[in-house]
Amino acid sequence: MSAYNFREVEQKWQSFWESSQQFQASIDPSKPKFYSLDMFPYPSGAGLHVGHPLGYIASDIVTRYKRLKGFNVLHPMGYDSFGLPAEQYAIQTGQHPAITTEENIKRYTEQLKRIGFAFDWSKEVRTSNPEYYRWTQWIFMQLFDSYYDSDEDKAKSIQSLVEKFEKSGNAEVNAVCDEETLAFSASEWKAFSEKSQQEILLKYRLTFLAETTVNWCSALGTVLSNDEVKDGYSERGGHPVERKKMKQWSMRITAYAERLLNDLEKVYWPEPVKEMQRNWIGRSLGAEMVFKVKGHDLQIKVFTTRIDTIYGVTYLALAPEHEWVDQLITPDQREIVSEYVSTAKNRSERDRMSDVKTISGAFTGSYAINPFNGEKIQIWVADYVLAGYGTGAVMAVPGHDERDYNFAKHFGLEIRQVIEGDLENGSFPGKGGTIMNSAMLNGLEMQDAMNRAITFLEENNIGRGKIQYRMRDAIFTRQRYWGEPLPVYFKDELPYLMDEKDLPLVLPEVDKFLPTEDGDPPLGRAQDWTYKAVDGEFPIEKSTMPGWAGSSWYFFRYMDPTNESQFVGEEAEKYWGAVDLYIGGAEHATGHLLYSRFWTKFLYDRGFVSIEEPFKKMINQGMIQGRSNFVFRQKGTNTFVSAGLKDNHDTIPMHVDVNIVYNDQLNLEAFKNWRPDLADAAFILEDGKYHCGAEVEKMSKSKYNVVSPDDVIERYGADTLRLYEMFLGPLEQFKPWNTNGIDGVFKFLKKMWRLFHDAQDNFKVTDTAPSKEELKALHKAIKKVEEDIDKYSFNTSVSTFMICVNELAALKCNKRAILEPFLIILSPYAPHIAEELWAQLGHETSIIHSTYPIAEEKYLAEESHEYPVSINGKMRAKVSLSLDLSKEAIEEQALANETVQKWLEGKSPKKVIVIPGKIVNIVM
RNA sequence: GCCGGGAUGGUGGAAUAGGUAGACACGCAAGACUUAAAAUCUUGUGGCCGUAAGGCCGUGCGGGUUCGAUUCCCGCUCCUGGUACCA
Repeated sequence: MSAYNFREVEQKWQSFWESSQQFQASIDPSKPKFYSLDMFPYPSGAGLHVGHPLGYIASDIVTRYKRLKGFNVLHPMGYDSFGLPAEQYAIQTGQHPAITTEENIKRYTEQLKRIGFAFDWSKEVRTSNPEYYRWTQWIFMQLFDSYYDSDEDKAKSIQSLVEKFEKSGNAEVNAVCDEETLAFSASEWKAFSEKSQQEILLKYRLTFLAETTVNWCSALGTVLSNDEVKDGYSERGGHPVERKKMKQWSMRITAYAERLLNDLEKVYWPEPVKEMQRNWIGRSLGAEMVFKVKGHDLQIKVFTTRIDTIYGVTYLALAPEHEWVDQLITPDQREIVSEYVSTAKNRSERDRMSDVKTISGAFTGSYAINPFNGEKIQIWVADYVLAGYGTGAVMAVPGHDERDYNFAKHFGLEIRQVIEGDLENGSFPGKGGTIMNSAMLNGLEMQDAMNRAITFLEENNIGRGKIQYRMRDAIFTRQRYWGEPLPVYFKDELPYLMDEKDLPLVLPEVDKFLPTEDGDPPLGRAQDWTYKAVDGEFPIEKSTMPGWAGSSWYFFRYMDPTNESQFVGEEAEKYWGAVDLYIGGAEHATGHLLYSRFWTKFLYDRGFVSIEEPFKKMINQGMIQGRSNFVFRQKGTNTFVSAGLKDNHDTIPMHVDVNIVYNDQLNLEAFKNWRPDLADAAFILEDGKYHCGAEVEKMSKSKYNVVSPDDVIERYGADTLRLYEMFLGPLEQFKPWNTNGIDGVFKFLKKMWRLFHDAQDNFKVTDTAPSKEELKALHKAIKKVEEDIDKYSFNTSVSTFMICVNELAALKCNKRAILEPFLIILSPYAPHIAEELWAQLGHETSIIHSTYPIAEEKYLAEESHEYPVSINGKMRAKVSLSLDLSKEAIEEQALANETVQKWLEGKSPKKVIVIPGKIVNIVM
C-alpha cells in the first residue's frame, strides 16, 4: 500500500542535484560564509563501509541546514590520493598506482553520491594530480626559502637573512637553527665559498637536509615520522621499525612549537585533542648547563627541569649514542663500556620500549665537575637516557628522581637528600619542597631555588634557563614512489631549488616500484631524472614527500581549485577563511592536525594567507565498530545450534556474514548458499528460528562483519541510512554498527509519506487552517531540531521528527501549513524524500532554496502543567493546574489532592516547596 | 604510571543552571486486518510482590550535600582512547 519508492525518488533527486549543480559554491559577499570540511579520505581499495560516512552525514546535515539559514556554504570533497596501499599493491602486481587510485576514487565517488551528499564536486581535488601537487611543491619551496626569526617570532625570507649576514654576520641574528651553528662576521660571510654559504643557510632553512636519526621501516623500505610509528611498529601494515642515522629532509616545525601550543587557546576543539597536542609538543621549562670533564677540554651539556636539586647530583648519565662517549672511556673501562654501548645501540627501539624494567649502564671511567660545589662525579653511560631528547645527557639526582634512584640503587651509587622530608625509598616531590644540604640554596623553596641557581649559571656563563620541547623536527622524505617529488636538485652535493616555472615536477615513470640495487629509492630507476639548470645538468632528489604533505594545505585549494597562478587566490582565501566546522577522527591529533596548523602559520607569516589557524571548530566522530555474528557448529558435524541452546551441545562458534543475519536471526537459505560446504547444513532451532551470537569487534573482512552503505541503501534507501546513522547515538561516541533498529527509521519515513497521501496513494494535502495542536507539534519540532543541530546532537533530532510525525498522524493532519515547514526541517536529514514531497506540493524550485521556519513561541505556550507532587522527594500524585496560578494557590491545590491527603494521614506537612511550572514537593 | 572519555531496561539511547528516570526506536508479548504471509494498525513492556488498587527497589560501587541527586562533592571498581625511561 505504501508507495514510498525510495529507489526512484533518490535516483531522481541525485541526478537533479548533479545536473543542476545545486551545491556549487561561489563567492558572495552579501551572504555570511560557512566552510564545512570533512577529513580528507584516502581512497582505499575496499571501498566505503558504513562507518566512513558517519561524519559526512553529520556535516551534510549541518551544511544543508546552514543553507536554509541563509549561509553561503562551501562543502567540498576530494581525495588524499598518494599513499602506501596503492604502492604496495603496485609492487605486488606491477599495476601502476595511478590506475589503482583512479579506480578506487571512482568507486568512492559513486558510493558517496548514492548517499546524497551536498558536496560541491566542482571543487574536488586530488593530491596526486600534478595540477595539485605543483602547489605542494611550491609550498615546499617557500619553506626552503624561509627561516624563523625568533625576534619577530615569525618566518621570513632567507633573502632577508642573507642581507643580515652581509651586514653583520650571524652574531646579532636570533633565529631558529641547528645546534652546532658557528658564529661568523660579515666579512667572514662574504669570504665564504658559495658551498659554505649554502651549508650555513641550510642550518636555518625551515626545510632542510640533515643527518638525523630516523624511524626506518625496512619492510616498507622507507622512513616514517614519529606519528606514523606506534609502539615500535609502523602504523600502516604493522611492520617493525628501527632507529637509523640517515640523511633526510626535515621540516623545522619546532620553530613553531610555542605558537602551536599557545594558539590551541584560540580554537574550539575537543579538549582531548588539544591535550594530545600539548603532550606531543611537550613543553618543559628548565635549565641547560655544562659540566667540565676532568682531564678533558670537553664540557657536557645537560638539560634539567629541576636545577634546584643541583647539589643532589651524584653522577652524570649519557645516552649510548652520545657523541663523546668514546672519548670519555678510560683505557681500563674500554672493554666493558664498548661492549655495553654497542649492545645498547643495537637494541631495537621495540626492545628498549618493551623492556624498561631492566636497569643497565656502564661507568666510563671519566669524571665531571659539578660547578656549584666543585665535586668530582662519575660519568656513566645508560640507556635510560634518550639520545633524542634534550642534550642526550642528564645530571642524575637519585634522591629525587625515580629513574636516577633506581639506577643508583642498582649500581650502588650515592643517593643524597637535598629536599626536606622523608627519604625512605627516595622522595620525588612533584611540587617541590624546602631545599637542604645545598649551600647557597638552603632553605629556599623550589621556584626560588631554581631562580637562584639559574642566576648562578648565567653569572658564571655555564648555563641558562631553557624551554625544552619534546616535539622533534618532522622528517619530510619517504623512500617511496607514490608521493610528490621534491623540486630539488643537487649541485656539489648541496640542494638547490628548481625554478618555479619548471613546476610541476611530474612523477617519472619507473620500471618497478622497488628500490634500486644500490639501495636508492624507486625514483633512482627513472631515466633522465636530472634537472637542466642554467649552469648545467644536475641529479634530482630521489625521495618523495610524506603522506601529510598534500593534506597539510588542501583546505586552501578547495577554495579555488583551478587557479593556475596561485595555490589559492586572495579573494577566495579572504572570503572563505578558516574552516568553520571540521568533522573527523581524533586519530589525526598529532599528525595531520598539527602539520596543517604548522603550514598555515607558515603561510600566514609569509603573507600568503590571512588566517593563522586553519580549523576553527572541530568535532570528532566516534568510530563505528563492527558487530560480528556467530553460528554454533556442533563439533565435527554440519549441524548448527541456535544460540540459546548451544550450551546443551558441544559446539564451536564460527563467524557468519552479518549480511545474512537480520535482528540476530539467521537467514537459513542464505546461509546454505553462503558457502558450498554449508549447502547441506542442518539446524537446531528455537521456536523455529535460528538465533545468532554477537560480539563487538573491529570491522574487518576476516570477521565477516563489514557492512557496506550500498547494501543498506539497496534495502532501505539513502535517507534511511542517513537517519539511521544519526539515530544510532551521539556522534562522538564509539558504537558498534548493528541494523537492529533500522526498521524504525524506515517505518518513520513511510509513515511520514502517508501524511501526504490517502489510502490509494493519491497525493492529498489540504489548505485547511491548522489547529492549535498541529501548530504546537510542528513548532516544538522546529525549535528542538534547531537546538539539536547547534549542539551537534543529531540523534535527538531524529527522535523529534518521529515524535512530530506520530503526533501529526494521530491528529490525521494533512495540511499544507504544517507539512511544508516540516519538510524543510527534515530536509537536511532526509533530503531525497523531502525534495520529492516538496515537489509534489507544487513547488518548482528545490527545497534547498527555502528558508528554515521560525519557531513561534506563541504556539508553544502551555496553559496548564501537570504538576508532579512529591512527598519526601518521591513522586506520589499528579495535579493538572493552570500555569498562571500563584505559589500559594498551587500549594493549596496540591494539598487538596486526594492521594496527597491519603499520604498526609491528617498531619500537616513540615514544609511545602513549590516551583511554578515544575514541581511540588511536600516534606513530612 | 600519567592525561582524557565513559558506565542508565533484553538492546541503541533520552533526560544534567539539581525538579515526574527510561523520551524515541528496536526487540518481545497480546490483539485487529488477511485464506496465509508481508505490510499496516491497536495495546502492553525496568525489576520484584500483588487478581487489582497499590507498594518496595532501581541510573557501575560506597559515602556526603540537599526539601529533592542520573545530574554537584569525596573515595573506589570496571571499560575505553592517548601517551610513556622526555631528565
